[in-house]
Amino acid sequence: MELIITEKDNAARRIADILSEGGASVERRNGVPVYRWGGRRCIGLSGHVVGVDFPPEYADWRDVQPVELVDAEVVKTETQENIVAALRSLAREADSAIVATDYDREGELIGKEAYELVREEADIPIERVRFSSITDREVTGAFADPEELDFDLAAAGEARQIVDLMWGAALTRFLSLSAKQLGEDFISVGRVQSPTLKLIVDREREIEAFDPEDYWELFADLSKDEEAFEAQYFFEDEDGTEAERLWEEATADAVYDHLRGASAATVESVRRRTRTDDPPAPFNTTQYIRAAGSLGYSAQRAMSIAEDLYTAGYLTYPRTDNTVYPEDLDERDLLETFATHPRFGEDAESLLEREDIEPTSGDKETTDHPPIHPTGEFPTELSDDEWEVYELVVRRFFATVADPATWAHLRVVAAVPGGETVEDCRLKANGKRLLEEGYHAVYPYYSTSENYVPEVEEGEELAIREVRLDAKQTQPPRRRGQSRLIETMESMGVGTKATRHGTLQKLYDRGYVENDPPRPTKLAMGVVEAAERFADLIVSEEMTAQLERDMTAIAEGEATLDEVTDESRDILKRVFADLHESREEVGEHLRSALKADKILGPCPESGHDLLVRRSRWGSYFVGCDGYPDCEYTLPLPNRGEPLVLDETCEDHDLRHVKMLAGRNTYTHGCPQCQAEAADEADDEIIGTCPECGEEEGGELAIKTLRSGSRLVGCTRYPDCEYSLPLPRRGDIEVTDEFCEDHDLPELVVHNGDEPWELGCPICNYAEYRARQVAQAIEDLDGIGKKTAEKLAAAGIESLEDLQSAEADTVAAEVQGVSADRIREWQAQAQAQRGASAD
DNA sequence: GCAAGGTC
Repeated sequence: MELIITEKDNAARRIADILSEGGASVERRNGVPVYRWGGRRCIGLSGHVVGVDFPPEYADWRDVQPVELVDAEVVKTETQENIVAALRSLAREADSAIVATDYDREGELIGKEAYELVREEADIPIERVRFSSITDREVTGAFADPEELDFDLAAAGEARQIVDLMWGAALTRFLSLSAKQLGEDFISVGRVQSPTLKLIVDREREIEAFDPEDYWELFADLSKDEEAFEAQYFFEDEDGTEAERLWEEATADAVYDHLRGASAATVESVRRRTRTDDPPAPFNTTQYIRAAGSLGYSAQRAMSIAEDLYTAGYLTYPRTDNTVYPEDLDERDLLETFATHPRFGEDAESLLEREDIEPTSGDKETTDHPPIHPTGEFPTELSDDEWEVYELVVRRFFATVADPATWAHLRVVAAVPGGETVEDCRLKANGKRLLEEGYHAVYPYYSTSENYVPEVEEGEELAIREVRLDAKQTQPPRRRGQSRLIETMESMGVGTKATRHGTLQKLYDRGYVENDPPRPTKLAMGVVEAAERFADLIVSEEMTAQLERDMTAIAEGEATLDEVTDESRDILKRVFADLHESREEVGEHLRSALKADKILGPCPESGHDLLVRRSRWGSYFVGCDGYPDCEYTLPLPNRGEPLVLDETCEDHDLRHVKMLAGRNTYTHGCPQCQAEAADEADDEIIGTCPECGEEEGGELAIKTLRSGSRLVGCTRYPDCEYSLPLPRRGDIEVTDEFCEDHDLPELVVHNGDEPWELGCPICNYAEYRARQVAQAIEDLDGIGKKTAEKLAAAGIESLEDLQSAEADTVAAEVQGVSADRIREWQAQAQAQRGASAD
């Protein structure tokens, strides 16, 4: 038997399909799909199935000096045990093996990892095939002529793993220990995340240091006959370049007065030009993220949608650096496929009218994967977001085979003769008109707005209708958005197509950035400052550049893995020599940065800082830095993670608080205002408590808590804890309509335009719980609405039901669901409930 | 519990 090993299941399936000419069948080993036909088996890994780490005796952060990690052994551990076991068992049955992982450096390393696992089981020949797109011709060609694994290239990847681990782990532990931040709030640094963070921090420094300057610009409405258009005043500055901004108010006023006094300007020059506007290059990951970003998708969301569309078979692999279509791609064929599509047919037909279909190409041609393009398989059921992204990729493909657009540019300069205090004044207008729509007809994502300027001749007089003087200020540089950051990371050579968006997410998760565009926290500023002083390399893009050079040397046989990693160890040891002396200082610096993110303002009782703190039970509250001398506290809502905003309450001089809770993020505002408002609010009684009303006489009332939450609760609280949640916002109206089942008034919430008929609070809460429960079930992998409904019909309506159910019994009752699937969902439900309990 | 890189 011949064993074929690919990097992912998707590739295994498609390669099996090509090589078997559709005759492969699938079986499972340890739950891992294995494709079989004739004397061949094909298994897909899941990227790296082994990872590097330190031996277990280094696991405890307190027991090990961070610097000890520098010389610690680095061992490989199996991270995907079921896949490794499946691979081992196949290897024992195989007579030969072929590594068919991705055609890039990391693919070579993943291939070598598979090679070693196979070698441990069987002494069989192992070859390597390389292809850059999974097409009939490339795959059959590659398998007809197998090559050898490139161990030097794989070693280059291993060197990266070791260097990243020892620098990242040792410095992360050092910073965390120095600031006494252990547990989930550790302080991380790394070769990729830290230069990315510095990029964000540096921009913030520029913004903070920015000193705005006043300047003035002048505009005039000119007209030819009845056609008016806007022109802008300009002049030649000292360097002889064209400038529009005037930095002296007196000069601006003088020009303004002069232009207002003039009734006409004479056309001095007219320049006409035709410009071609070339269609864009094919999508690589970065450019795709950018385009999806302009449709409003975050980088994470864009990648997640593209991955789903890829897995479903509608798009090619979304992680690619390539911007050149492979020779194998027949663009005409693909267009013809789309010609029958109800939505894209017309555009595809129009493109097919071209005699030669010559796709555009970008600067980067790589062997990893083709640029992202539609496969020609038409999707049927997509969500709105998925459809929007799918259409973007289809249209991008269309654009790359479409004609250029052409624009007519018209530049008119008109002059007003000078006066006593003012020199000759010039006004310019730049018109543009789309002559030929070209690719814009099929790719409507770029602006094609025109600017109308009438045809005029030199010497013609134009009336000056209105003159405007705009006082402006120079603006600080703008924060980079996520897609701009990813583009910058790419140009710095930091991270990879598959990791850059994840690195940004990591910065959010670590409390280093907030908001979108990402803005650094004080902690982030502190970490970058500390690193710049004591471990400059870890925040510099140069570390990656050097590592790339070293990896190239290893790949080319000019250096060895040991030489590169040993040199890196020496450098890191020198960094630690400096760090050890400054340990206290670094820790103090980080701790004050951490505190700065949590300060709200002065305590009304003791004048110390009020801080966001966390109780022993994990809930957040506002406490005084003077504790235990001052015990002043204010509550915070119990949902979400608090974020302290810059906005400050005028009454209490406290910064506002925002509660981050994913889609349910909301602004809490000033915690003292909230608490005072609750103290002043009267409870409104609406009925009898269903729990203790009969026996104890408890009543239900609408209450506002000092944390800002509202609820319907028993007046006998805390003796009776019966309560129902109410929305945080809006005025609650108690109507005269009563619920027959519960004898409570129906409630209406007024918030914004549409009143929300909440109804009886008990019924409302029951419905809300039911929806939550249904959602929790649907959130498990691979359960859609329909399956959830089928499960509900079988009596499974909550995660609790699912966990306590007998898998085989349920499988017998619910059509199309295996007991194995149910056991998988039970494991997930366990994990989810565990996570939400934390 | 640390990194970055694969993949889901």
